[in-house]
Amino acid sequence: MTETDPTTARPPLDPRVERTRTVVLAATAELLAADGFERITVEAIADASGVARSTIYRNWPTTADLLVEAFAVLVDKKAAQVLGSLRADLEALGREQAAGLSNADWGRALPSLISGAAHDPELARAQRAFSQARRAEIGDVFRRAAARGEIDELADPGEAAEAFAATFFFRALMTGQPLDEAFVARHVDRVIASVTD
Amino acid sequence: MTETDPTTARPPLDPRVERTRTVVLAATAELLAADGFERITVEAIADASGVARSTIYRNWPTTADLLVEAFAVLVDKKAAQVLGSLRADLEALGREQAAGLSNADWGRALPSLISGAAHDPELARAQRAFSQARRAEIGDVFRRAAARGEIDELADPGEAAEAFAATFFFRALMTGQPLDEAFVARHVDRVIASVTD
DNA sequence: GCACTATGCAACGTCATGTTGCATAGTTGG
DNA sequence: CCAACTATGCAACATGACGTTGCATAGTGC
Repeated sequence: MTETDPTTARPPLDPRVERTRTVVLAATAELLAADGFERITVEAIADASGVARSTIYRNWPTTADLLVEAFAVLVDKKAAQVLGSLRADLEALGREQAAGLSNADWGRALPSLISGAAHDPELARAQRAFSQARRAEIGDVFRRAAARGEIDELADPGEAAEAFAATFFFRALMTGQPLDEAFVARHVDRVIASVTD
Repeated sequence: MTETDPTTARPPLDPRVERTRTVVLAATAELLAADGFERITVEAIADASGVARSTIYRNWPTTADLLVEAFAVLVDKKAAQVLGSLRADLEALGREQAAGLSNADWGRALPSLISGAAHDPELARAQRAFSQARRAEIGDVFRRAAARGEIDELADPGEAAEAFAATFFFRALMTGQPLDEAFVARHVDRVIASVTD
């Protein structure tokens, strides 16, 4: 009863706090994209945001708390695609993924997130939530394709989605090879071949 | 004449330097596996190795230099597999990869390497060399399978290798899902399907 | 208007960095 | 074996970031 949607039902917040949160998170997100987790200093965030260092420490007990929230800010703008054919959907998602990893803010922040997650459970949760959302989206593409009869029902659409997404991350994070349109197309071919055996 | 195999022909080294290098690299590799790049302090290395901090700075101008060398120490033990069938080879490599990412020292050090590579060109080079060696090995498996007539000649064995390896890294680094034998088997199935379309 | 509370500021101790000067111990060549 | 040479250990330093705290100030809500 008193409990409603947790996203809208936050207790009314002191506007000063709200302002601090907004400004600091924006500045942190920006620094995050530019420098990655490790290079960020609380001092830099304080300077960039105009908020005092002590205030930042008061609002986010742990630096990880702040970084997790800031990363979420970078990620949350998203929209699902439904184009019609498996190939078209995958290519759209692949291009988006490739673009995000190469240029977008979250792509530039990702390496630090991975490293941070290795030691900080809080960051690890954020990372998994992030990757899970992406994979769910891709899994749905396979499920819809199966529902349309385009491919056979897959034993595990989630793993197919994983295989699809993994390669983009691998290129971006490990090999540094280009994630251009031609590569996306070739990769889509391979993945489609693996599900239409 | 004076130039022989660069791996054996290093100018005779002061045994003191040699000792320092060995001891420090060993200690660093250990800390690397335990804590990752970021948590490592030169002080900790000095303590663990019994070598003075100043000596470490004298031998490795940049901390990155030291970390790169230490990471190489973790990685260099390797051996290629030739079992006979594409499936057998891939499963062997997959299991090795999975085990390495889950338990081996280099797996535990990898997240930090990725993050470091995002900002340090030196580390980036080390990272690419590392991943390239792995992929070359896997690519050869596909080439041999094609030579045996087991599969058609692939347009790009390297990219097939990439797709194969990527998923293991993705699980280990992004989703945290288990890399057990069953998964390796399923993934091998998928990859084989993608090259025998 | 008054209590309340978040912020800004300044200062503190701590820790790791990277550098330097000097004494000591190990190494190499004659 | 001795005399240069040189790498190491130690101690100290300035720097920068950390996380915390006390206090004055300014904004908020009743």
